[in-house]
Amino acid sequence: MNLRQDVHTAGIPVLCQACEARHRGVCGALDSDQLVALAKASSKQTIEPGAELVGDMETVDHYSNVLAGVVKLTKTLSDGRQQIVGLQFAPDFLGRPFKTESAVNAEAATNVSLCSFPKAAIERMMKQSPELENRLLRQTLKELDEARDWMLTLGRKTASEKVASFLLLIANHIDPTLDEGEEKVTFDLPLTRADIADFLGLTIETVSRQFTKLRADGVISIENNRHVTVARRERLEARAGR
Amino acid sequence: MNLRQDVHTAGIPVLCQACEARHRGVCGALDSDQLVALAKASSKQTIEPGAELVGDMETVDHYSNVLAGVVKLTKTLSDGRQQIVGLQFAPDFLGRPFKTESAVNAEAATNVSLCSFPKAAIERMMKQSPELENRLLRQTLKELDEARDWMLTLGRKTASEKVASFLLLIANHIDPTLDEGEEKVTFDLPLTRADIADFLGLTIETVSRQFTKLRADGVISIENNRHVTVARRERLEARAGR
DNA sequence: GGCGCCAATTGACCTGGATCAAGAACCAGA
DNA sequence: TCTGGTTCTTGATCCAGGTCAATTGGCGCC
Repeated sequence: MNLRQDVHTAGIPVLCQACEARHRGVCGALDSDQLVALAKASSKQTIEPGAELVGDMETVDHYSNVLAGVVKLTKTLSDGRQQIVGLQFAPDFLGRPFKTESAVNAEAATNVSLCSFPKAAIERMMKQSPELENRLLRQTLKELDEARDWMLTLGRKTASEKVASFLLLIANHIDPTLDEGEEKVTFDLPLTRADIADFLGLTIETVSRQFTKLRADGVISIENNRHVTVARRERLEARAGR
Repeated sequence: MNLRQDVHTAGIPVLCQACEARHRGVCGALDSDQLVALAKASSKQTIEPGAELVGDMETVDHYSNVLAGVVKLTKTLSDGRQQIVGLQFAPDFLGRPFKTESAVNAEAATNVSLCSFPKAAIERMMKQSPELENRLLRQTLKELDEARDWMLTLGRKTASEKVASFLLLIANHIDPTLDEGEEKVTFDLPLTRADIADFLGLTIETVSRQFTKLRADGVISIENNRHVTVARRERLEARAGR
C-alpha cells in the first residue's frame, strides 16, 4: 500500500507502474512518451469514506485509477431507495468513456487513493493507442460479467445466500492470490451494514440477522463489526448457491 | 425485415449493411477488403423460439449479429432458479471476446435471425481494425449501463414497478423512433410470462396479477396474451419509478 | 365440433423479509 | 473515564409476494 504511494509521490513519470503490476490498469498500454505526458496531467488524491467522487448526472471531466480502497457505484430512486450497482477495487478504472454524464454515483466506501487524469488527455491517447482501448474493453467486459453475476444474486437468491455470496466476493477480492484452496480467510469489511444492504437489495436488519446466524453456526466470526474471519470457507460456498 | 434477409441471400459482399444502417453493428467498422473476407466466412441462420444458441460453460467458436428477433441471456442456479441477465435486440452483437467459455446461456425468445462469423475471423480483424474494437467497446459499455439499470430494478423496485419498467423497456426497444412523445404505443411481447418473471425476479403468478391490475386501471390492454396496447404511457412511467 | 395441451389467470393461504421499536456495542472527543 | 452520537443487534409484528391448487382461454389436430 505504501509502495503505491511512493510511486506517485516520487514525482517520476513511471506513473501507474503499480496498476500495471496488477495487470489491469490502463497505463501499461502506453509508450514512454505518452506516459510522460500523462504524468504531467495526472494527480494523485486521497479521499475520505463517504466522499462523493462523481455525482449522478454530473458532467465528468476526469477519469481515475483506483490505487487503494473501495469505491461504490450507486443508483438511487427519487424516493431514496438505493442500490449499489458495482464495487471498484484497485486497480480498477473509474469513468465512462464516450459519455459526458455519469449514470451512476461514485462514492468512497473506505479511504480511497486515486490517480486521476483529465478526460481529454485519456481520450486523445485512446485514439493513438489501440492497446489502451483494448484494455478498456477488457475491463468493461469484466465489469459486465460481474454485473450479470450479481443480477442472478439480486433476482433469485434468498437473503442468506445473498449474504454468503457477498462475503465470498469480498474475500476473493481482498487477496486474490489465495483464491482457491485456503479454508480460513480473514479480512476487514470495506462496507457498513447499510452499504451491504444496498448492495444486496435487503435491509440492514436482515443483513445483521444473517450475520448473527452465520456466527451462531460457526461459519464466521466478527470482531469490532468489521474484522471478519471465515472459519470454513467451504460452508460459506455451500450457502452461496451455485 | 425482408430487406435484411435480401442483403444476405443475395450473396453479395455487402454483408451487414443492415447492421450498419442501425449504427451499432460491428461490420460497418471494416473496409471493403475485410468485408469480402468476412462475407465468405459468415453464414445467416434462422432460429426457432426456445432454441439454445450458446450453452453456459460451452466453448464458443463463433460470434453473431442479431438481425431480427430477441435473444435472452440467462443464468441458472443448480436447483433450477433462473434469471434473465440481458435481452439482445437487433442489431446487437452476441459473444464474449477474450474468453473461450460463455458465462451465460443464450436462447432465442422469438424467431431470431442471425448472421454469424467464426471467432477466429473476428479476432483477426479486431487486431487489424481499431475501429472494430471501438465499436465493441461502445456496445459493451451500453450493455453495462443497461445491466446496472436493471440491478436497481431487481434490487429495489416493487413487483408493480418492475412490470411497468419492463413494459417501458420493451416499448422503447420495439420502435426507438417514437421514443419520447407518443402517448399511445402498441407492440407484441417478445417474452412469455415465464420469461418475464425470470427477467424481473418474480413468479409468473405475480406478473400475471400485475398485468391484470394494469388492465383494470386502464393503463394497458392485451389481446391474445401477446399484443399489448399502452393506453397512457405517462401513467406507466409514473408506476415504473424514477 | 370436440379433445388435449400448454399458457395464463385467479383464488386461498403461507412465509421470508420489511417495518417499527427498543437496546447494546462502538468510538471519538473532552 | 464519562458522554453523546452513530452503528449494529434483537425482538415483535406486518404484508408483499411466493406457493399451491383450480379454472380459464387459446390453438392445433383429429
